[in-house]
Amino acid sequence: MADKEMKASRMKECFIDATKQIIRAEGMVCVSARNVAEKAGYSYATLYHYFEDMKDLVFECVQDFQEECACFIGQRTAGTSEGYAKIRAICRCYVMYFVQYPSIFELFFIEKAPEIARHSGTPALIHGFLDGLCADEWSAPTGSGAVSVGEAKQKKRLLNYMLNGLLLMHVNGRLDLPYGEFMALVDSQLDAVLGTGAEF
Amino acid sequence: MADKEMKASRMKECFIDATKQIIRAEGMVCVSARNVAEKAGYSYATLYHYFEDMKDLVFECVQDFQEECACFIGQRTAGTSEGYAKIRAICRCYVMYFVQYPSIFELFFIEKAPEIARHSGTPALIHGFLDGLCADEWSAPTGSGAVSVGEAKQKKRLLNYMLNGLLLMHVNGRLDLPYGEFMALVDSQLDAVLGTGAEF
DNA sequence: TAGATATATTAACATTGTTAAAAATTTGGG
DNA sequence: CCCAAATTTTTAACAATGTTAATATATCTA
Repeated sequence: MADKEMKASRMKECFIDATKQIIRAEGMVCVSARNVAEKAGYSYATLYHYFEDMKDLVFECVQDFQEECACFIGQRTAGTSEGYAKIRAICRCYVMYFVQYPSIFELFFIEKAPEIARHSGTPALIHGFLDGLCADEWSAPTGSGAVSVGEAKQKKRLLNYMLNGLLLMHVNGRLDLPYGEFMALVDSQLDAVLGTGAEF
Repeated sequence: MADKEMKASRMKECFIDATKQIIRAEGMVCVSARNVAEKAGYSYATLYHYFEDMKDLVFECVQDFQEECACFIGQRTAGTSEGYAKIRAICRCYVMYFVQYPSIFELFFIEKAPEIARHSGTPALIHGFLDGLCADEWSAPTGSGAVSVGEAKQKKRLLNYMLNGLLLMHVNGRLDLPYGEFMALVDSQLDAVLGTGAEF
């Protein structure tokens, strides 16, 4: 019966929505079985009928937040012209999103990946997230011969590791800078990888 | 009485040693008050006479591990000639150390910094760790004019964020590569920042 | 409507960090 | 040397965690 599956799926989404709400508003530290279930309006044991365990539930939120982040970036970079400038803009907004929602960065990169999530490909989805966001924009510089395919590949990786490393320091308090100074640091690091833009 | 302080300090070190042993062998996940106290040969409540809380105890291990890491690197880069080559070697060993002891990376960069640790300057100590390890070696390239002071500063930062970002992905399973392939990736990223060495 | 099945809840267990009270030990003074 | 005082250690307890088993409550089928 498809009806059953529909209801089960609706129940799952109910718990997932509650979890997303808690992550956004109170942080990963407040995500507990009892907390989520209460917000969803069910008992904490009911949750275990729809999810293997808490890790399972929590990683189900990743895809939703990725879509939200992509939307956040899309709205803010719609007017930017193609090429390096757009890549810069996307990276900048990528950082801004996680500065605004540090708990979502925590979920993406700091939370331990359980076996179940490893099988479903979630870790790879996360690792390739920034690359995916920029994918379309890299075809322009490589197509025009501004950078070789190999160079582009390396720069993509460098951006991925550098920006997430920077966010890690910021989110976990190893780098205690006010917002403005932090974003200035991000800009200077983007300059170091992509150039100041003057050469294009 | 200095005798009292000596004994208290010896007790603290006893708990710290037990904690370090557990972090190294079993990982951060096994560090608990009862676990540490048992290994130290005391009751779990005794621990609270010498440490504010578990965070306090755990962050006391940072300095010790930093010294150990510096030693690890020193032994493996003693024969390398000065300049960019040495910086590369240091960075490579830095990564190797944390690949060997992922739990120590966890402690340094993934563990949340509590207020008490923030006051004692531990987060800054961690953020500046790689810079400190390479500090002496940067004086050569900047002194000879191979790179400007500003460029050197940017490259230092880029290395710091890029390498720790890479390690974050590796340690948390977002990047599931066997050791050899991971180190090859590290090398290619070091090339991207420092150059292949041919230009010197 | 009665029985079967699916779903939801309560109760329980082991584990966590942390604190208060009780016990043991060490210390200081006569 | 011995008793009181201070200090150090331990036991007991609390609240919160994830997770499971047993129980209750719906819902569906015949």
